[in-house]
Amino acid sequence: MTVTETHRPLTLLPAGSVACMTCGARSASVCNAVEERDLRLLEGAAEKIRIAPGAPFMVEGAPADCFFNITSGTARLVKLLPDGRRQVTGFADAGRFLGLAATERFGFGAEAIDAVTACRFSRKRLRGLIDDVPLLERRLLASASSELAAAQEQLLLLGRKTALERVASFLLERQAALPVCRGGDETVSLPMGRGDIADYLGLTIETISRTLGMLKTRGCIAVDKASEIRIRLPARMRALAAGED
Amino acid sequence: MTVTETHRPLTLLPAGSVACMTCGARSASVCNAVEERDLRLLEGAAEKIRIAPGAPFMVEGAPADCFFNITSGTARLVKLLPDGRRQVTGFADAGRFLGLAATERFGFGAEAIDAVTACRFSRKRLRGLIDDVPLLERRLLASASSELAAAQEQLLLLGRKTALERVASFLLERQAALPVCRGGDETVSLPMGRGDIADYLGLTIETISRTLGMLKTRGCIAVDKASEIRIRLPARMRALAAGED
DNA sequence: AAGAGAATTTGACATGGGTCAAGGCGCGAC
DNA sequence: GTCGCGCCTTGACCCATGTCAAATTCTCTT
Repeated sequence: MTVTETHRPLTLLPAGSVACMTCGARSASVCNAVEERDLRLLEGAAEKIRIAPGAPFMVEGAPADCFFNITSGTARLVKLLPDGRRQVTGFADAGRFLGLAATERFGFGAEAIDAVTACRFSRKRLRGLIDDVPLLERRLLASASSELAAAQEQLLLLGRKTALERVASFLLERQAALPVCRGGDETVSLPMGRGDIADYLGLTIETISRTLGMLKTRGCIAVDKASEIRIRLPARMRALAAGED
Repeated sequence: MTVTETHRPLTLLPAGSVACMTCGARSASVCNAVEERDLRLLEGAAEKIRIAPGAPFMVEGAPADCFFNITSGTARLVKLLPDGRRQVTGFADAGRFLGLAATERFGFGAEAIDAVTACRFSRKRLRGLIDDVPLLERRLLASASSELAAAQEQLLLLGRKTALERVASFLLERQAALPVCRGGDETVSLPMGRGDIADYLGLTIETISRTLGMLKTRGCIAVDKASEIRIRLPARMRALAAGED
């Protein structure tokens, strides 16, 4: 069975395909720290890559020799236990910067959920870029701070919320994550499968399914397709997510 | 009932009591980014405070107008749900920098466990300090990165580990947290109560107690006092913490 | 050293969510 | 169109951990 060029798990797109000037993810990303006149610096430091659905592009424990900036699609960030138990520590959408590691090795892995495109920087080139553009470091710090706040919110969810509260929190988070796209503002698109959601919320596939069923029964949501849910009673959902009944 | 000067929950120590040059926490903290000749800058920006055991000094949701650097003692970092359920997101020992907030408000609260001393900086003064000492920003980024990695490790713990695995992980983490002090290297000191441990590990007080009892029965640990535990079989504990049986 | 109060431990029982096992259904291949 | 496979849903039962209650042991005060 041959693997064609377009189906390889990870494709390096041709040099020159990095076009920061027209990049839709720029305004949402740390790249926004680079002024328009310096964008050529950024383009010179990046390689554009395409990752096939399901393919990993960062491996937990591997040497942290590069960084990624997602430009389209959604990735899952994963940590594993030796026996295979899995925790999804987050989902990374367009604009998300990945790979800042405190140590020499990645603390988590990353895998494409749908088709993902990203800019890849070598550790060395990013360092050079930071020296040229000091504002970049400030942006990275701001980005790390907000990721930290999100992680702490997730600690509260995993440590103290019930299954119903977790699922409600998740749907609202997803709604807030993606700026209004097609389908109206109450529609939440879920590119990840139930297994990913379960591993993100510290539950099982079955509990996710049952809990969504209960939210549907209560009229809080409508499940159009498995991957597309509408929030019908946002206020009710916010109360549920906060554990207020 | 009068509150004497020394028993007030939060005491501002006299100006001039900030002595970075001799601060035992400096080498472990972001302050280490400041060279000796610039330490006066740092001293000028800081106020030294003392917090009584149990007293809060950062309130979740309050305006994030200052920052803290713990110089001695241990604090717990807490997040609350409206109905009172509590998640301890971490413990902060000497050297830990607190208060970097992505937003205008603190994302978590902080309370002294034992007697805590700390340096307090106003948001504005820290900003000035960062402008004077660029290396400080790099240190803050490094500090945020390692906190993020720790938070993700805790997500794995809360989402996927059993009670036994959580308690074993916690004891090893505490052992690694505090550099060897009195009592030999296998002794773990636990200034926090069982309730704090439970809220950190997403369990109940009773489960903590029972699990410690089981570790004791198995010969993995010795419980000298409730607040002092010796790890007798470190290899066994590491295996347990990783879920390897 | 004794006493009081708080923290911890221990025990009996309850339950939320996990596990195991069938179905159902949506979507792409042919 | 319909076939087949993977994902999702639903159901029955079980267990790890929570809840409630009491006994025990620390620790601080007097």
